Amino acid sequence: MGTITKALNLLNFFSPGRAEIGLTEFRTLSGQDKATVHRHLIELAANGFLEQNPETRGYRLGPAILRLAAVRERLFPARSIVAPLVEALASELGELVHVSLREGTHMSPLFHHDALIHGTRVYFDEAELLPLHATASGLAMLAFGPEHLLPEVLKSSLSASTEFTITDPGTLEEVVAGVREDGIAFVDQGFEAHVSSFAAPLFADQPEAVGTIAVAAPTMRMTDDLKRKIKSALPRTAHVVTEQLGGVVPVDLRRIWSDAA
Amino acid sequence: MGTITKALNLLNFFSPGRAEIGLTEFRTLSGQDKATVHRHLIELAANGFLEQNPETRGYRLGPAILRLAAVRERLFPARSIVAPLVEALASELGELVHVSLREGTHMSPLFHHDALIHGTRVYFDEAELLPLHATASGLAMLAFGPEHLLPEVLKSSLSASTEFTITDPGTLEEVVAGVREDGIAFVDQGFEAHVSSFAAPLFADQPEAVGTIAVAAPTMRMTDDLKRKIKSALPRTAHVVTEQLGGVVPVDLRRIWSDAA
DNA sequence: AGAGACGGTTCATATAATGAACCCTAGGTA
DNA sequence: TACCTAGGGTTCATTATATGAACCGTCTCT
Repeated sequence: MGTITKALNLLNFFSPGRAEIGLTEFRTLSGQDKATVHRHLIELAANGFLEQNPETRGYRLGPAILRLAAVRERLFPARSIVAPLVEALASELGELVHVSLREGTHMSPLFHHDALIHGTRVYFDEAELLPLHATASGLAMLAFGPEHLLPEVLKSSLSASTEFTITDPGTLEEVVAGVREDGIAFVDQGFEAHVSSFAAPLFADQPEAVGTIAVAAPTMRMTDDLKRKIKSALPRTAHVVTEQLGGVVPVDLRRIWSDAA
Repeated sequence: MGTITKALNLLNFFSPGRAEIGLTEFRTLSGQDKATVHRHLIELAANGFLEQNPETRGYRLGPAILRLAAVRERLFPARSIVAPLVEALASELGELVHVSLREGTHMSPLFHHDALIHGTRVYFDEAELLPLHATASGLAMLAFGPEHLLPEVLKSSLSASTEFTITDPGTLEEVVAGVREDGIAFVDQGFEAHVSSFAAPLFADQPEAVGTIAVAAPTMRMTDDLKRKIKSALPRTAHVVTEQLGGVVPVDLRRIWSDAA
């Protein structure tokens, strides 16, 4: 693992529950030597990716990230394009909708919206990376994303998030093949207990999917009626999002979607 | 310069005018060897900080940045706190208002808003880092930020952005002392020709300023009347922003501000 | 067919990253 | 007061890692 990766990985330990991380905590989280971690932290801080709380001496994410995010959003305003469409679909279905982009072998949340019309709701963390083999978004990406992805994931260890997570490579391969046929992915409690979700791929300037749009609902609310609504609405929205992103839905997938509708 | 810094610096070459950068362009921009740059790009991309356009083979900013920005914003929602206050001040004054955070020896734009009620307007680039010695924001930071900052900047080379930029260390020191007394910084065309601006410091969880709020207007619109309005409104808003950020305006500065009001 | 531009790769070399041991300070406690 | 602990931070010999000159492959323009 290169030095750059080691350093950047430190940034991934931050989450809504972990706003500030100290040197020793970083050491245990990363498993690296204290001196190494410290030098990396210093260098990240010098570049504005971290900043140090002078009171506690702990580190938190720095302003450089916001600046770069503003640039990225200006260049490729995925978030702002996606937001109204996600909100519309969430209202229509009355459930949580989220869009994620692929980041290596994970899905990285871009935007989410919850209609908040129900008492119970799905908790969704925009800071958390989603594994490909355990989520509907991940399966949709494996089915319609870059070709190298599936073999890569198949030979990696498939860790179980719940008792329903697919951990067998053979099963995963079959399920992904099924997603390719259906044009939509469904996962029942594969990532979080009592949560089921559907996902469809999104395309931008590449023939492979760059992201996914997904609907997640408590399993007990995922009735046949809701499933039917999702199966109809999700591909429709995925199509619109793809167009807005300047992408094209591959012809065969478009046929699957229109046949199903 | 460490490897991490070299790699992270590559990210800074992106700007609204430069959405996608190729290997050779990176090489010339950074002055590094092509192989080095390439390996850095690969590693940044593997971590989601860049992504490669498969068509052009050019690189652009990746989704990891958005994800981290979401985390940072959740932990320390500066942008969302600041936005309405900036917008209100911009409307009140009819000019461009921006909030920036310190990032090393530069100011990093966080949010800006332009009332857009005039024909001519100040161009403001949220992607661009602002030098400390040439901008009102920078002077306010030098005056009220961490102590180590001023000596550091004084001994660095003060590059001229315009013919009005302060490039003499002695002059800079005097001007900063003046800002400390006034509680507000004023710079006339120090960074961009025909643009004048005022800035006041913002405080969060530290006794030193962490950011600044500034008003920028075309020099020809910066009349005594407008100046008077800014001198009254800017500290008031800075105070509110500071409070919203959970910070405290140092007592002596608070006295200066209230005496002036 | 040749020239130039660009992306990408190789491998010996040199440089920069590493980590065990150490220091320092603050807070707690006997 | 003296002693302890935990955490942050630093040192320096060692080693692993980053580096870059030269190379390759491909595309495009002439």
